[in-house]
Amino acid sequence: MDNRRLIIDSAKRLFWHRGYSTTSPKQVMADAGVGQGSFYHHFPTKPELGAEVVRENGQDLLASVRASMAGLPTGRERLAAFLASAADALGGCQIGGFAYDAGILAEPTLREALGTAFTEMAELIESAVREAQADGSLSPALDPAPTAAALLAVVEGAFVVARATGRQASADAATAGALALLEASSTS
Amino acid sequence: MDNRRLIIDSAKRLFWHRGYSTTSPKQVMADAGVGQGSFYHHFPTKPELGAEVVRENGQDLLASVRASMAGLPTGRERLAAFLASAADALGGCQIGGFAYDAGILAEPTLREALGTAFTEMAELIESAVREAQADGSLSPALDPAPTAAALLAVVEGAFVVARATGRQASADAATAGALALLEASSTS
DNA sequence: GTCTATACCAAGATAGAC
DNA sequence: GTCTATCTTGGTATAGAC
Repeated sequence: MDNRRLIIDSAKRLFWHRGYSTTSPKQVMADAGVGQGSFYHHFPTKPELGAEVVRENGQDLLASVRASMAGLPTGRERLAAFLASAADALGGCQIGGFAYDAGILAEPTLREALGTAFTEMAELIESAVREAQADGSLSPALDPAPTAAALLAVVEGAFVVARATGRQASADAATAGALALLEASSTS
Repeated sequence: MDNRRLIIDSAKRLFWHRGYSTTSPKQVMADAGVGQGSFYHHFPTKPELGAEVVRENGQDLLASVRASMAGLPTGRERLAAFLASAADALGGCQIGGFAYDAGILAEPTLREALGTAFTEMAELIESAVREAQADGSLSPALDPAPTAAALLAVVEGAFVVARATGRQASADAATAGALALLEASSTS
C-alpha cells in the first residue's frame, strides 16, 4: 500500500515534467525508491499506472485551481486567479502535455481520463465566468462557454509557448493580454 | 538529394502528428520509402533530422499563416484568419507539440529552433495587432505585445484542448471566444 | 509484497560491400 | 548514395524464489 503510493507520486511528477512516453518504469522505480518486483506487483503494465496518474493529476489541478479561487470577492478576480495558473509554466501543465503524447492518445483508457479532466476544468471556468457576469465584474454580453474555452486555451497555450521559448515571460505576456481583454470588454 | 527531401518530408508529417520522441527512424524510412543506408547517410543522427524538421515546420507554419492573412482588408480580419489556424486541431499544431517533447527540449539545437519559430510567430501576430489598431478595427487601448501573446496562446491552447477531448469543437469554442473578446473590446 | 534473474524486442545506430 | 548485416542499450516486461 505504501509503495503503491510512492510509485504513483513519483510517476505523477515524472510524467508531468518529463512526459509519459519519455519516462520509463525504471526511472519511476528509481525515483520512488522501490524495486522492480514491487513496481510490477502494483502496476502490471505501464498504461495502468498512466491511467491512475492522469486521473490524479487532473483532480489535483482542479483542486488547486479551486483553492486559488476560493475567497476571492468577484468572478473576474477568480478568473484572474485561474490565469495565474501559468505563473510557473516552464515545468509544463500537469495535464496539458498528455495531449501531445502518442502513448497516451493510443490508449483509450488514458484518452478518456484526459478528456474528462479537461471537460471538468472547462466547466469550472465557465461557472466562474457566469458568476463574474452575475456580480457585474464581466460584461453580460459575452457568451459564457466560448469565453471560458478561450481562457482555458490561453492558459494551456501559455504553457506551450513558455516551454518552447524557454522563457516564463512568454506565458506572463499571454495571461496579461487575456486579462486586459477581459477588462476592456467589461468597461464597454 | 531526392531521398534527402523524401526523408525530410516524411519526418515533418510524422513528427508533427505522432511526435518526435515517439517516432522512430525506421518509421520515417518506411514512410519515405528509403533504406537504412540512405537514411543514415543523409542524417547521421536523429537530432540532426529533428533540427531540420523543426526549422522547416516553423517556416511552413509561418508561411501558411501569412498566406491566410494576405489580401484581407482589416487587421482584425487578419487576426481572425490567424485564429482559424486551429480549425483542424485534432492533428496537432505543426510546432506546438514539440514544446512538450523531452527529446526536443533536451537538445539545445532543437530547443533553439523551436524558440525561434515561436518568436517569429509572435512577431507576426503583433504586427497584425498594430495594423488592426491603425485601421480602427481594434481598440487602441490594448497593449500590442501582450494582446498578440494572448492570441497565440489561444491558438496553441485550442490545439491542446481539442486533442485532449478528442473534439474539434473544443478548439472552435476557444477561438470563437477569443474573437468575441476582441470584438467586445473594440466596440467600447 | 518484494527480490533477483532472465527474456525479448525496438530504438538508434555502425560496418563494410557495392 | 545505397544496401544488408551486425551491434549495443534500454524499454517493458515475466518467472520463480523468499
